[in-house]
Amino acid sequence: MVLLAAMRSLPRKITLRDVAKSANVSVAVASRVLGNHGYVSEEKRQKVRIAAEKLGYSPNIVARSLKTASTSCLGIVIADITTNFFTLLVRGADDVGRQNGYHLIVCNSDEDPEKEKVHLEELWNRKVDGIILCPTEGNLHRLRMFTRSGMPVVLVDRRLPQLDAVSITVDNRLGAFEGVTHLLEHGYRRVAIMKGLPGIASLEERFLGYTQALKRAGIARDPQLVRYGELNAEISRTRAGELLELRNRPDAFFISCEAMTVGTLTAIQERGLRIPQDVGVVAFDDPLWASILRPPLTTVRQPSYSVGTIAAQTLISQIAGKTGGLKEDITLRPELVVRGSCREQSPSSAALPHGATLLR
Amino acid sequence: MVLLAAMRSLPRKITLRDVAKSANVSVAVASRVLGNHGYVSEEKRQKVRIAAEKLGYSPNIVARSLKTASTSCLGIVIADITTNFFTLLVRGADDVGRQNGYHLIVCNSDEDPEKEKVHLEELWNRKVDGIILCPTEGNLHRLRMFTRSGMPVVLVDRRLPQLDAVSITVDNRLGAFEGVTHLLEHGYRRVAIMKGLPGIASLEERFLGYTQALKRAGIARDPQLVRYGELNAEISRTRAGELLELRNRPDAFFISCEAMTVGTLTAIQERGLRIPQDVGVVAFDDPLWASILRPPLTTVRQPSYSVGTIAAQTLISQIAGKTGGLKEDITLRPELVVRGSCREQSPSSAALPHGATLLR
DNA sequence: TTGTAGGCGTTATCAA
DNA sequence: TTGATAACGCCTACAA
Repeated sequence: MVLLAAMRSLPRKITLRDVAKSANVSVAVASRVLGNHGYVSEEKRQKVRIAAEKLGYSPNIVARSLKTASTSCLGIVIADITTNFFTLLVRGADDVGRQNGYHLIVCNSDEDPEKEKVHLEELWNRKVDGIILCPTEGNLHRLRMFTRSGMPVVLVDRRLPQLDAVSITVDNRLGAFEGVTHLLEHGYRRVAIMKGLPGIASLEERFLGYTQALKRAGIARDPQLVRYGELNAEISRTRAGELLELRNRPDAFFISCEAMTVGTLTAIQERGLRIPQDVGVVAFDDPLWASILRPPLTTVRQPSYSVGTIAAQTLISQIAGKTGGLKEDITLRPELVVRGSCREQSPSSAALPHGATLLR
Repeated sequence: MVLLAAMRSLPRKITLRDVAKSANVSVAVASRVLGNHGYVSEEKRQKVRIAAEKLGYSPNIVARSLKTASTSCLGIVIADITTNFFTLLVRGADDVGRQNGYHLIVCNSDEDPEKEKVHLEELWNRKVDGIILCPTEGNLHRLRMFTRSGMPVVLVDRRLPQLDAVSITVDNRLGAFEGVTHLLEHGYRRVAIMKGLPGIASLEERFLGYTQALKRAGIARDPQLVRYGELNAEISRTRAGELLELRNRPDAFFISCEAMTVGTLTAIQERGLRIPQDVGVVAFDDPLWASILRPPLTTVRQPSYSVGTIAAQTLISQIAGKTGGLKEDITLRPELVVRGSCREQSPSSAALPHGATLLR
């Protein structure tokens, strides 16, 4: 039985040649009508269509790609598809890619330059038409080769000033600045930051925003209050816990990315601390579930889906050569979503320097 | 300037022919050493290696694919990359795919058979080596053609009995049965179910588990208590709200998939109802944040990542022809994660028929 | 308007 | 061991 099944010969693949033969025309004609370009008489056009239909012809994209040197595939390499931010970004890129006839090959770098390197090479060898990349900082040289060789690359989430490629980013500094300022305006004074990993540009920018907000409020930054949650719930929980065990513990947390939110909140809950009375919280990234926490979480929302769509649009027009040679970075504005994780009133209310409001 | 940049001629691509020429050997030899198979003298082997290195040669995978009729690409078509379940599934599939030299092309069907059809056709034309599919029920005919033509297909999350393809699924019926039974054992009697969409096999199985649990407990099913949240937070909120406005309102919710959890909980919170005192909740799918809700959410956890890895493994060995012609479906066991969204004690404790415990 | 033929870059067959 | 050479399936001059 098994053997029989295995031996059943597979239907041979139908090629353009078959269609042409069946329609009594040359492959050139068949190619022209199926790709509809060039002159073909109505009569033959019909014949070819019918033959193709009858035989169930469908074009072999691999062969076409080889000939035309264009695969209509886009590569997208991100840190980790598993995180909300990238998931939405990928969906955005896929939606506009697909609308334009492109398929997406998704690669996870896990923030590891080695993996990124491998992915980049493979995408190159696969001759994708372009690449959307959330870059580590480890492959500048290779990326320069790429752009120089005419491989369109657009960066997302992080800029790479040393590279001649456009980037679609969110104003991380501003988002963090607004978030931390919000905490300060509500009377919190010892604001800790869960910082993620060192060396990731977007996170460094958020740290900068944190620093600037403190500075503008005339508050000295305490180095003890900076911790690396490593983008991981368990480690964040530990680090946040350490913070809370400090003799002079923080009265607020600025969490600089979603991966650390659950861990940080867990640490707070474990110690029976109340939000917002005992500790205030603002988190970067605005997951759907932020609103059902008690209290609901105040967040900085990023337009991740839009980053994806815009990146794809940019990339595609670059592929089509429509850029006119100009490259223009795009920075999207994050949005502070005020919910309930900061107390209403500043207890010691005369807080900020006169006239201080949010930067526009 | 701009023009200058555009005119800078791109470096010509290095082909095998170039390497061969530079090493003074034939392309055949070059191909053999670079693909390392076949006999080549050590001397020429060196020469080729050096030449390849010097020129920065890398193989054109498109050409190779055309020749070998194998793209080392896998297609994966799921409902929506944006949902946690599929995100983890894709990551699992990608991890093992990549380990075996495959790339993943990700497609979102949004549960729409039309989109699914298009994706399937495109993947076919692209000559992917195999497909992982979370199927709607609308493309049986086409899928039969696929499997008959020798395109390896493995199904995930949902079985398709009418199709000759192996499936990797979770025991949805059992998961729901355990979840609902948990509610019943804790004294809840009017258990509503948020059902998602009709016609999705996995959700129908969960509904079956719900039904069976009620039946075994000797509780009549009230059709009023079944609502379609349509896998969407806003609609779920409305539907759950309707349920809570019923004269004879439910005292518990079984939420049959993550997309409806936030909406349902929102509806409960909006009415000032307390969990677990006023209403008990068990939700299918166990997101990371379930544990930081107050009270923490009792859930049914699915091994989504494993579904992905196993699917990829199965698919790959099928591609390698290692199946021996046998196909064996795999069903993974979901796990009830008891936290705090059901009350501790049954208020009216003599509840279940004697000897009733969970099915093994 | 049509058909012939060459080539995209590899792999693989088959003589030498 | 090696090297021509013929595919793989498609597109596209170019010639008719």
